[in-house]
Amino acid sequence: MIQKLKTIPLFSGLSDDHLAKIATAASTLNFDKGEMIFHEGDKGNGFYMVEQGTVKVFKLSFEGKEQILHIYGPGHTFGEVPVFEGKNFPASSMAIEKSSILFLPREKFVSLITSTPGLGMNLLADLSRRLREFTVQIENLSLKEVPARLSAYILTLSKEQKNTKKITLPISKAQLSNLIGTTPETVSRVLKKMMDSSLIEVQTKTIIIKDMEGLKDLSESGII
Amino acid sequence: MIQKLKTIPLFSGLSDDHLAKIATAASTLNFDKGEMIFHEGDKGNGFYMVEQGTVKVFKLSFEGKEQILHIYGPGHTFGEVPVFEGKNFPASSMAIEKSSILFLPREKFVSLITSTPGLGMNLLADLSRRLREFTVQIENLSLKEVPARLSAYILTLSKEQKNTKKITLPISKAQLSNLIGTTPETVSRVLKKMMDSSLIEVQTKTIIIKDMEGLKDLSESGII
DNA sequence: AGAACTCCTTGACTTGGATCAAGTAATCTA
DNA sequence: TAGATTACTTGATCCAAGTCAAGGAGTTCT
Repeated sequence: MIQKLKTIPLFSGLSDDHLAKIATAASTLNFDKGEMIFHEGDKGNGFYMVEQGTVKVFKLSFEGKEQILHIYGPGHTFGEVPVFEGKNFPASSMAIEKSSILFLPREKFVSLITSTPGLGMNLLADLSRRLREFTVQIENLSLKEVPARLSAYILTLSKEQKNTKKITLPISKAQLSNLIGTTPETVSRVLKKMMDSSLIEVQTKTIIIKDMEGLKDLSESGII
Repeated sequence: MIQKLKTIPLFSGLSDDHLAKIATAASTLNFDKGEMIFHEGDKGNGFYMVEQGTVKVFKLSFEGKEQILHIYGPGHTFGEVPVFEGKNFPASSMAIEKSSILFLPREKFVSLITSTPGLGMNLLADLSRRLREFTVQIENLSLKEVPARLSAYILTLSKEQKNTKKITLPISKAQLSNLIGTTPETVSRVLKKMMDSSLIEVQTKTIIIKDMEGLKDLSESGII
């Protein structure tokens, strides 16, 4: 368990002694594809970390439409907000494939922070990074149209997948449409337009970037 | 100066000794209406606190359209993200009226956190609260239409102004439209519809809520 | 007070993207 | 591997809200 924790940026710089404390407090939970991890409004008694699999954090509208806030893979923590703010989860979470999740209970963790300044700084950096990500998401939703959002997402994937031009979509196109705030129909149509303009090639779950510059222009200007 | 700092939630629970350290490090800056406090992409060497006046934090699109992320009045801190993440400001900030702002340089502050666990916890709570606010803003932009967003904003104002039914708009309607992600024309039209449905009355900068329940329904369902 | 702003409203028009509907491709399951 | 289920695509239609344009109300300045 300690070996697992060591690989996580949040716990970098912590002594084996501290990691052992975290390890004894943590428990492993298993979720099948489609199972809920927590619901918006639930009381948060701790936070989570993806060990294996993929989870989404999302909001549902009155009519049942979904907006995904984050998609997290192995090593990422989520659900911290209620731990520090002492309220409920601001969004819901579901496993989008069979996943194994570590649960870290609130109480043990809070005492650990006060006794481990480095951990507090790591957490501040982590929450700050997430605030920055949200500003980008708000910018995308409010100031960009769908073609710009979609190309920005493809470019993000390219960076994440070590700057390759051959990208594998980590989620279904339906999930992708909920992530960038649109519908599957629109994603389909816009991808087609991007193929017509020779910006990309699409084969099921694979996207090949044919014109990186053009894609960057599109992600800023929105003009296809 | 120490008396000022004491009134700020972020510094609650700190000793006079610690507050004195913060006070000596801080400097006061004055901004006229419309003056920039920082630009997106600037290196952040510290963070800010509103002493008097009002500021906005916002993003601009390629075409110059504005999305406001926050509006802050006296006692609120802003611009922390680069302090903990060690990068640049993810958005810009401008005084929207004549303002006096406290600047707290990064270096002195970081050392203070490691030696003052309570401050670290206060900061974690503060950033968590802001993450929650962003999830609401993303929900509004993506899942709600303008009438729902506008009524939600009016209800938020009512809560902030001690649950009164007579509300004073703290910002111009043009700024309001940039906050809820629409245009002045649409704000004008939607307010009119809300008056026609006897939900509110509007007189220049004053809004009187006539039907609180109806307004709550509208903020959820979007149906006017 | 009157001029010159800025801010707000109203009307006419346009459009991006949602919705509805029907078909096709991919994936899962027995 | 056939059949069933789920995921995606394509076309036709509709609508919320943006844009453009012109006029009206408030503010500010001299």
